[in-house]
Amino acid sequence: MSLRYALIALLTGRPMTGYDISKSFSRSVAHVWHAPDSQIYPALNRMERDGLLTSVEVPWGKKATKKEYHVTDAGLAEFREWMESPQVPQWQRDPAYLKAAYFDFADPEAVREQLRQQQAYWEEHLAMLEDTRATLADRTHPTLAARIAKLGEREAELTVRYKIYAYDGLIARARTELAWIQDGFALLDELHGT
Amino acid sequence: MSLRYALIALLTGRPMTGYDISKSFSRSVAHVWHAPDSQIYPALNRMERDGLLTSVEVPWGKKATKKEYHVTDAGLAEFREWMESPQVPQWQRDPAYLKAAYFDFADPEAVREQLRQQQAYWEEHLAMLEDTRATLADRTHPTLAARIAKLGEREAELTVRYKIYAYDGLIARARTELAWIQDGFALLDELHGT
DNA sequence: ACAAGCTATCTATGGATATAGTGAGTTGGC
DNA sequence: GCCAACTCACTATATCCATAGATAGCTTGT
Repeated sequence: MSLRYALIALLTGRPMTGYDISKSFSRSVAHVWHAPDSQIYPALNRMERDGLLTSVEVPWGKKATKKEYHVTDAGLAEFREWMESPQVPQWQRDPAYLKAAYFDFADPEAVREQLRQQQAYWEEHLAMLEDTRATLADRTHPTLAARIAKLGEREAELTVRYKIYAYDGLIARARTELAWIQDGFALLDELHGT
Repeated sequence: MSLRYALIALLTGRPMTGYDISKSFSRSVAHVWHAPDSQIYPALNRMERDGLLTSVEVPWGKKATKKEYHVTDAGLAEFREWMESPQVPQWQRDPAYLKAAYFDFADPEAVREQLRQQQAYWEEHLAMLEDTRATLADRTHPTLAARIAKLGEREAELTVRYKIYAYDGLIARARTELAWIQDGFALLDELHGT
């Protein structure tokens, strides 16, 4: 259900086509939410049908057009309502923890190799998060820049600070994962020799 | 796809009916994986069709029977293969972070209230995790006890240590969430007064 | 002039997931 | 003897999500 709100959230920054959104969802916005285009286009259609969005046909080249989606007042109202409604925390369901609980079924070397891969992934992910956080802090992040262009300094400050807050949470999470992976190496060493 | 492996993992401990599994998935095993019974029964049927499990009709009362599922050699082989295959880390998609990035759209008091709710949830969750971790460490956890009953001390030690390792990861994650929520309160105070 | 690659939108398939039911048998307490 | 609570298995519906592929126009470099 959150996809709808992620879409509205993005579109409050500036009107976009499904393609634009899809690209954003593959780049830095993906840290907060991601969906493939095959999910985005039907969702946009349904949301337009539900009156949360309106689309404007924009010429593209000589013959073609593209559909630019705008958030309606109803859409914004529903977004605000969601923002202020209590969040039902959902079950944690991460295959990495499932695997870890059963590491005794796998060869220690295979486990070590997987930990190395997880480590590489999270280190890269962490670097991306920190890069993005920096572009938020200096306001060069393109999506953010477009968003705050029309805002006063006070509003811009709030917007930026909350984005950074979200990223600080993601960064802390990534660091926690990396620390856990480190503990995994230590445990392997202890249980199966170095 | 991980549901299949979660089911095999559980069934390697002892044969169970769909109902047993459903109960386990609602209790402490739920920390590592959870699914409703409406997902479990069809999955078990499909897995039996695929040869990963076999079922034995066990009498229950005078007229009724129940189906007890056992892991086949093929099922165990597929589980081991999964355990040793590289894990594709999936996108993080937590609505809490999506919301946090757009807190400026909500009333500060509503945000504060939500943070309180999140805090309460994670504190309770953390307490449950720590309780469960303790029952793993002293081997009184019923599912674990059934699992290690047939194992030698060396194997039991490995099994227990890896379970504890998984829980330590979940505990660290919960603590990180709580620290982030604390930062949220501090940020609200700074941006909107105490 | 044309191919390669990008922009743009959409469909198909199949499993994952949540919520909400149906229905039959069993067990235990009063 | 009966009712409530529990055990057991399953179905229905609807959305979520990932992977894959279809189609068509546009832009750019050679």
